[in-house]
Amino acid sequence: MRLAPTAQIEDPPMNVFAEFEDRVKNAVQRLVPEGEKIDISRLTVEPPRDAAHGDLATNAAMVLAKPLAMKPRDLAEKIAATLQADPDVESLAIAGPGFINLSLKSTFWTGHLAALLRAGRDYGRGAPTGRKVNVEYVSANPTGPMHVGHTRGAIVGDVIARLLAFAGDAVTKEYYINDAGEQVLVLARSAFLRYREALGEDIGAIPAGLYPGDYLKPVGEALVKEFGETLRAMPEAEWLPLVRDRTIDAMMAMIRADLKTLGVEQDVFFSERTLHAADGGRIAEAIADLRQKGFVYQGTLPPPKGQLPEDWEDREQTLLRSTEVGDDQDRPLVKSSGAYTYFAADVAYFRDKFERGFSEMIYVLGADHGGYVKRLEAVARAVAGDAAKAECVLCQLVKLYRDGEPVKMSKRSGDFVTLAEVVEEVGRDPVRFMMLYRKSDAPLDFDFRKVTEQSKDNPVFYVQYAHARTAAIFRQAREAKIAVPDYAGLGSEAFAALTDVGEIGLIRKLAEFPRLVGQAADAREPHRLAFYLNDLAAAFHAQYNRGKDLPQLRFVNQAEPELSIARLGLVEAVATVLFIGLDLIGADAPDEMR
RNA sequence: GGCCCCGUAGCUCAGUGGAUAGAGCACCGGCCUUCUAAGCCGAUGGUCGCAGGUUCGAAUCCUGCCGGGGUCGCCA
Repeated sequence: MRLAPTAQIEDPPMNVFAEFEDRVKNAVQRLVPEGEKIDISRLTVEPPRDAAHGDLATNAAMVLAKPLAMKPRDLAEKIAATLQADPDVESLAIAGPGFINLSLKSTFWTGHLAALLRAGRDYGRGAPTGRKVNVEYVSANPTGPMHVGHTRGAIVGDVIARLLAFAGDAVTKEYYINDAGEQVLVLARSAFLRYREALGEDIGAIPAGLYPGDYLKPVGEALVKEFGETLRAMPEAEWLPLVRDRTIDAMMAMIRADLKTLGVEQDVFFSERTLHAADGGRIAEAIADLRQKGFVYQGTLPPPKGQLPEDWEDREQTLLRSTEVGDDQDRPLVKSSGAYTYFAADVAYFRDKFERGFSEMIYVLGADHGGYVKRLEAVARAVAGDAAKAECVLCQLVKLYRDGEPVKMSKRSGDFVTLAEVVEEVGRDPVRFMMLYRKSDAPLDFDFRKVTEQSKDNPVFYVQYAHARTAAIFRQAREAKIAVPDYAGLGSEAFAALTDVGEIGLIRKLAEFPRLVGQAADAREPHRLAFYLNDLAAAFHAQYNRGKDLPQLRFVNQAEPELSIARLGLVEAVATVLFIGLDLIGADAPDEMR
């Protein structure tokens, strides 16, 4: 019986750097005396910065020289002797202080290209890790529409979640609704005013301290529709909870709609109020649990440094001994009034996530919440010990510009730019891509004009255009009557004609993708993906442009269908990786630019 | 004052212990009547804020300082 082509070919591993790291480690193990253990954790295999240094470089000899009591270059010689025999190694050199530089046979690269095409849109996907990870992001207070300040965190969190899922983690995307406490009561009173307005009352100016935004008008009208005039006759204590619930629901519906236009859809919307329900049962449980572990005590906190609040009073409260687990101050759990603090709910919330089986809780926060990082990490240690950890990703602020001029925003008057307005003006893809085109730690300038500019200076356009160009090349192949095969079924030999340095260079760039995605996921740094895509697009555009001066390098060459088919395989591979990358970012990979 | 983030080319920024520190923009030079529209190619440009330390090796890790930003609560 004939085997299908795909079954005859053993899949090379998709991450060539991880694969060669294993091979180098094996080579090293032969040099370790029987019974001895050597720390090889610092051994790496990386793409060399300078292409002249070959395809792969390893620091093995330098890292292990000391534990093996040898000179780096001597050790390199020995390791090299083993690697020399590797069937994929073309040549090898020892350079500088002891690097081993490997050049791989072109058949290795064409084989890798075949494997990439076989993997298709799973290229770079990690095997299941068994880890359950919770990514909490946005978590904006449900008191109004999302404004542009929330956008960055929403996208960063969303793409971290996508990256982790792609890397093999079981990911839950979560939103914590701050629907307990004073703010939502203020919101309810604001909505009640709009209710009276909808009943025909002249409410005049919205009093200071209440939310003035027009977005509460429909809520007021909906209250009229549901309750008629009955609320007006009730005492506040009766209408307040009714109005609060309706208003929060309306706000959350609005927020979810806003997020959806951005392409953000979270799995779990967790209500803070459920923690307070039944007389704070969940919070009480969490505190009792921590009390049993010895983390809870009655005491007083030192007054805050800097300017002392005028109403500062030194009172005894129930405190969490978070300093024991890395915080720089103990934190109050119960106010002197007997009510639970917001922090106490945080503790119960973390415990809830822990009980749901997550081992890593990632919080994507705005930079103004930097002060929460230590206490959240401390909560994790107090509640879960080593069994789970909290990890915070901080996003710096976004400044808006239009043609280089700052866009003025006044929070007080409610005159802010909303998320919906930004998406409407520039589109989902440019917003998502540009919010990632800076590492989260760094402030970001967002210029309305620049992000929609159709030029190579705009990375969104540049990357999407690269994908559109791959589609254009295939359209051209069809016109040239070149029969494009199913690339998923081909082996290394189908691509043997790819020998140009630019072509092999493109394959090497593509081969970095699995490693890059893994690193971006591990470091929780989605911006790396955006930068990689820009690099890949640049390499692809450059090879395309070389065909202008050197027609023999063009991807489609009617006179040479065999060669064209090999090159179109490379184009297909570029399209695949661009697609996967754009998809992880949450942007489309268009077949044409309009 | 304590804590957190940032400081890299003229500008905006990449570079999570490796080799001669990179990209885009700007500037300069060349190309672009035909060929693959939203241009292409190349050159110049550096005290990686400063000073110590760790080590075979530091923009990267540690300490101190300088400069910029954020933050500090029985709030939520």
